[in-house]
Amino acid sequence: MVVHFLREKLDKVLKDIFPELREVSFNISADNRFGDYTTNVAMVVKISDKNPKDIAGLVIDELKKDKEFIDEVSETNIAGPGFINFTLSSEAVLSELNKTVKESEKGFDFIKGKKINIEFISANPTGALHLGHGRGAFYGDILANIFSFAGGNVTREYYVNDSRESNQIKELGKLALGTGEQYKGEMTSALIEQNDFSQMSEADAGFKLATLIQRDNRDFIEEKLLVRFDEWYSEDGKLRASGSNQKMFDELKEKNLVYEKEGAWWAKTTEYGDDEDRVVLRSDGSFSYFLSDITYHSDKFSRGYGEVINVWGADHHGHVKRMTAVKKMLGWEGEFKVFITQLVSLKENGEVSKMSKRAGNVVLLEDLVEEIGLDVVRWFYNERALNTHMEFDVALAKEHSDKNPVFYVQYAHARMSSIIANTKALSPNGIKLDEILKNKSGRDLAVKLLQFPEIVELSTEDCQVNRLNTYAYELASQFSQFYRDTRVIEEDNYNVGALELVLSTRIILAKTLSLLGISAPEKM
RNA sequence: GCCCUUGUAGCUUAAUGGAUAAAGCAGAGCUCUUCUAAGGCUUUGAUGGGGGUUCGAUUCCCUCCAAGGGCACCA
Repeated sequence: MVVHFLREKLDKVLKDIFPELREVSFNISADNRFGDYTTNVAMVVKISDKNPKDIAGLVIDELKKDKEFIDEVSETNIAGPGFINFTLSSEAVLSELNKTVKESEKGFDFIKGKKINIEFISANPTGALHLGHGRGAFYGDILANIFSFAGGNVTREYYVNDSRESNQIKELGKLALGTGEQYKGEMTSALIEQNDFSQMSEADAGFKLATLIQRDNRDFIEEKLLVRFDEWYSEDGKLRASGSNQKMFDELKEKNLVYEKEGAWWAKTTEYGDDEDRVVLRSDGSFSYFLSDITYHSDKFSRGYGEVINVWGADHHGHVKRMTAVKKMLGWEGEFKVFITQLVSLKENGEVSKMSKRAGNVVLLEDLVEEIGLDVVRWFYNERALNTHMEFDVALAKEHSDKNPVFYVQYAHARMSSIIANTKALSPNGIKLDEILKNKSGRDLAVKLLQFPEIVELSTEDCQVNRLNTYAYELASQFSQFYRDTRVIEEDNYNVGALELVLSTRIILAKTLSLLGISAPEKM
């Protein structure tokens, strides 16, 4: 990977001449007027009698003593307030392109062998998935795709809140037996009508209804959202019925991490950074949701994950502090990350309304997917950073769906496919790839392809997966410009070098789309 | 009251502390005898207010204003 190569060379030089230097950035240039890669090193170094441009000169002189460096980089210049910009040699672009395409086909090893657990969606089995669930669903799925592609050993997990001791199961039971109103909705009403709950206890009826809801949601997630899970983790089966919760409570008691007050048992989370202590055993003798959560996370960490990731809705952000406290309290090893997806507000007739199940203005994810298609929906959700407060205008989404950037990207892929298919019956001319890269739009496209591994690696570090949409769009745009300037097919011949570039572009664009869970059509 | 998140162009969004803040849609205009015009090109237009740190701030800190969310022996 060319960026690794340059970074290493730069690091080596800096270690020699500025051993105390920290926080040097080395990036893909924002604009190709500034070369292909850029560093701010000369502005970070503070030497009293030298200005940044002198320092940049020093660094460049030092770099140029390295023969390998000279082979890879054709141009190094100092620009603006003291940036050093690097332009790759055409030989380097050619050889790196080859390597990049090969690696991109088989996957990278940035986080090779790292065991990662990603828990997402985990919607309560009380009704159908709505717009808000879409964020966590697609974010978690895409993040898992990226980690796997980068060499990680990923477990995708869905936690099912189906404990018979929970209040929501009791409420579902009342609803099923006709004595309650909570969780009343299209899905629950239909299921109650289709199934017989008479003669059942409230708890049994509630559990049965929850199971039916969960089954429908799972079918929807797997078949309509095309999101797969490795583990559907049942709170009732794995934590309550198995006695794990009881064991965990005994352990807490033994370690003197809980105490009794007002008839209930409380965990001493305050001592580990939480704002207040939390109930683990209620005064009615049942375990709280929090205790289940402790047991569940204890189990996750004991399964040996180097990284445990939770994707939670904004309404759960209060849980982050207490879980972090528990992790410290029980000494779990491994990284623990929680990503919070901000809520989705709904815009109807120009007015913004909160998405509340009780208010009955819920838009189901299923309806949205049906209405505008999975590809558009996936693009739409992932385009935005997680912490933005999405305002969802359903009417506008429908109106804009046919102008969606995802079609632009898919269209570029279809175009490439068409060109490739058309060359099958033709004979090659003698033009090589290095000739094609002499044109600006050809070179720009090749350099954009070289950025793909870096995009993936960055995403594994900061988990900002919306970057992939931007990349896919930019790649499609670079291709469109190449398409305008260079013909692949001319009469009975095809241009060998140009075809090679198109083939490479299609591989990487298709890979990017597959990470996003979006189809890459041959025809449109 | 305390805690979390967010305010960027008319709209929806980008931008690991970097260079002239980037796109799409909408508006104005140009471009099809051309491998898919669902394309290409030109153009109008923005960082909520005020301080601070920095060579440099949309980004970090403080404050004010505005929006959303959370503060149960619910999950």
